[in-house]
Amino acid sequence: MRLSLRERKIAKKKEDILRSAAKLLSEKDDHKTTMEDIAAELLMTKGSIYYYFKNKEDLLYQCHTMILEQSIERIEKISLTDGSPADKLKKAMTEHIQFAIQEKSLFNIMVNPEQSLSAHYLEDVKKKRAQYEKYFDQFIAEGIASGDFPSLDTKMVRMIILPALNGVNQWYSPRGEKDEREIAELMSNYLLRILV
Amino acid sequence: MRLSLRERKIAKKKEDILRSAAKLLSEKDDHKTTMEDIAAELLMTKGSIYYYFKNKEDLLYQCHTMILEQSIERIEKISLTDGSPADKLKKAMTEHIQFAIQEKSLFNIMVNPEQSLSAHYLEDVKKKRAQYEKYFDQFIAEGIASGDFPSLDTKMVRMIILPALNGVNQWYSPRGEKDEREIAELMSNYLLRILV
Amino acid sequence: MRLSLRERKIAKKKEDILRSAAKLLSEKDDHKTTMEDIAAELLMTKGSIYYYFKNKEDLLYQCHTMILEQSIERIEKISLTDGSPADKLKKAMTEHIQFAIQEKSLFNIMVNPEQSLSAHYLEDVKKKRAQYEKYFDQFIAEGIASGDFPSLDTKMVRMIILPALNGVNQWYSPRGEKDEREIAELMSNYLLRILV
Amino acid sequence: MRLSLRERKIAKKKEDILRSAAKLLSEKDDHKTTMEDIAAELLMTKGSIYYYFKNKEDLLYQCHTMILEQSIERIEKISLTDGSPADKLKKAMTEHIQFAIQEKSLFNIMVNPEQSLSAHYLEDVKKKRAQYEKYFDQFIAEGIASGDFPSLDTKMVRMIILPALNGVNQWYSPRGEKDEREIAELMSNYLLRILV
DNA sequence: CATGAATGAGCATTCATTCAT
DNA sequence: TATGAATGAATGCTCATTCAT
Repeated sequence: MRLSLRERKIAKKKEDILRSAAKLLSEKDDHKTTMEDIAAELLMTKGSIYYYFKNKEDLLYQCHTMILEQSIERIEKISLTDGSPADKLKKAMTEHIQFAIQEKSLFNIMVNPEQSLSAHYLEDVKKKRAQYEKYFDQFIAEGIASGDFPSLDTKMVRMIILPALNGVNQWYSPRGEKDEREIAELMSNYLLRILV
Repeated sequence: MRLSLRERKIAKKKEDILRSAAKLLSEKDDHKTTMEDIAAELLMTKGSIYYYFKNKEDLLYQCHTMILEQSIERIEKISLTDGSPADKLKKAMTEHIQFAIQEKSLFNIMVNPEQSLSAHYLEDVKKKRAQYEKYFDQFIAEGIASGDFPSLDTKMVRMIILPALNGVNQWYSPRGEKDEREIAELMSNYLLRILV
Repeated sequence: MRLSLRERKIAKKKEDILRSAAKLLSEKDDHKTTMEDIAAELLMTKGSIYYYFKNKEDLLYQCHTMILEQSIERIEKISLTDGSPADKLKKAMTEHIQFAIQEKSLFNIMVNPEQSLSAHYLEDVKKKRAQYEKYFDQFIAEGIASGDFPSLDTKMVRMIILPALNGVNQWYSPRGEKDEREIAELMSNYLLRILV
Repeated sequence: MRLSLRERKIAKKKEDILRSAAKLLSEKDDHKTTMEDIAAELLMTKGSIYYYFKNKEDLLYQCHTMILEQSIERIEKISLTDGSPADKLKKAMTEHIQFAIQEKSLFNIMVNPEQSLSAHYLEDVKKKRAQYEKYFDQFIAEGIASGDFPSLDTKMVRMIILPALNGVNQWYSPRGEKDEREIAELMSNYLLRILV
């Protein structure tokens, strides 16, 4: 069913707030960013944010889900293509890197859910993360099964790949000598060498 | 010059506080851990901590330096051995992993200095980090120079390796099926495949 | 002058709001009941209430007056009957008790005007209360004058009777062993013993 | 065991705060009295109060217990005397009235626990109230048993007496024509007539 | 050296009220 | 008339920090 104009307006506003929040939250720290800061960034007042989000943790939680859901959607699409396992894995890596760089703010938030979310929300976020990670496991497992990759500890390889990919925001600078695509290409190639 | 008994006592107490702080800080979050919590853990009172540390940030800063200095000391020793570049790199990786697991608390703090330290302290911490990272760069560069490793983007490889190593604490559990040593061995071998 | 249909509609709506407000207000507490709660109870929105009432205090004030005016009307009627002073007093007591139980919500609000109303409104409410109380004084005084009651401190007796009657809502339960009428009968008889 | 100087100091401070809180709380309303107000009354700062009390509700709860415990202690003593049931009941009433007038602030708080305390605390307060009320029931029952009083509904009589006594603060003024003792005497005599 | 007590700046959250549509 | 959205003032509570003893 289509959303009414009003509903679309609200959805838009919510996303604006999430982006603004993510920006500040990723620059500083969860607890150093106040609701006032987030509101000010959007020229709103503190109170207004509570019209759209139940509380600060809810806001944070929705930052997590927004980015996670998009990530899952993207990797889902990749999984449906008919390339080789190595192709899919490589595509997943390059997309992850480019998405991380483009959505730097939201991405940085997603990296450490443990520190900011309480049990209730955390569980859900972890579930979504696991869902995303499973695609990597799947691509690796497929490669092993097909003989494209040697026999490997699937999980450990994935646990090398993902932190490495997530690390990109700690050092990537848009003013560096390599652009997003080059970094994505180079990094994914190096990581693929683990799996030959 | 030798430290007097009194000075040694103070140094000991400081380290106790740092460990206690690190423990709590890494469990929760910077801002969710209060000075009161830290004091309570040591059966001290809030006020006393201020005898040893200027303020909370100073405490945090010294957590960083304590772990960084020990890390540097360890890798320094490795660099002085006369193994092959691959040997040294592998040793550096396995030691990093085991140290990270053993000093889980302090290590976790070290991972995200940007979020908790202000510019003044941050600069110093980053310098020490760079110092540590340089050893990895050096081992890789040596390997390339000696022909043991192919021609590679040294920094990028290091920026794959270190986040991967640091990620270990996000999933390592002492009750898992592999122990520290096995994980260190397996993980470093996988990472070495990037450099063949 | 007759009220137009529109005016009657408004009056009806106002009373609906007052009853709804009273219900919530008496369950919780003045400040624990929000305008939102009151609106929600009636499937309205916060904003609409402001079409009917100037502000929250006005709403509260009108709760007071509504119940007070009905009480005065009732006791006025009793005063016009031609029973003995004791009969009138007894009738006033039983009606008070039954009215309190039936209109529990509004009644509870009326008990403590000091806590919720500001000077401006309070004055008016107190005037109405005094008006109501005067009927009790009158019945007692009549009884003394006629010799039906002994010489008593009229006011003090009334100040024993009314708090006792108002207390009924603190312990009356519709599931108790006595029904409204029995309680009203028993209680008024006991209180009449003060006046023999 | 005796309390140390420090403990006595704290106890004293706590009581100061309770009295100050009670004063304001009974003048206005639970929710209209802020922690800031309470602190200001004592020339303290908001934060300091939290050194002594966990939160606002805890403060409120302890107001209740302070007055209830004193009330229970007093009536307990009366119950141990060897007067007639009527004597004891009369003494309990006069003491209640005088205590209410003297501790007007705290007493007013005690009257409406439902509105300000949450379930957890409320239960305890109700238990203490019931304990106090039981003494009245006991005196009345004794009187009936001994034949001093006629056969009566003990509870209902008590539920007439107590609200009547508690009502005293709604109208007593130190500048009125009767002093505490006279009012206590007069009022208790009138109430005793119910039991003859 | 240690600590009990106080402080004050800061923050998340609530809510009555307003107003354009 | 009704309402969705916004506002801002208020408030409870936290916590790093200080300091007299």
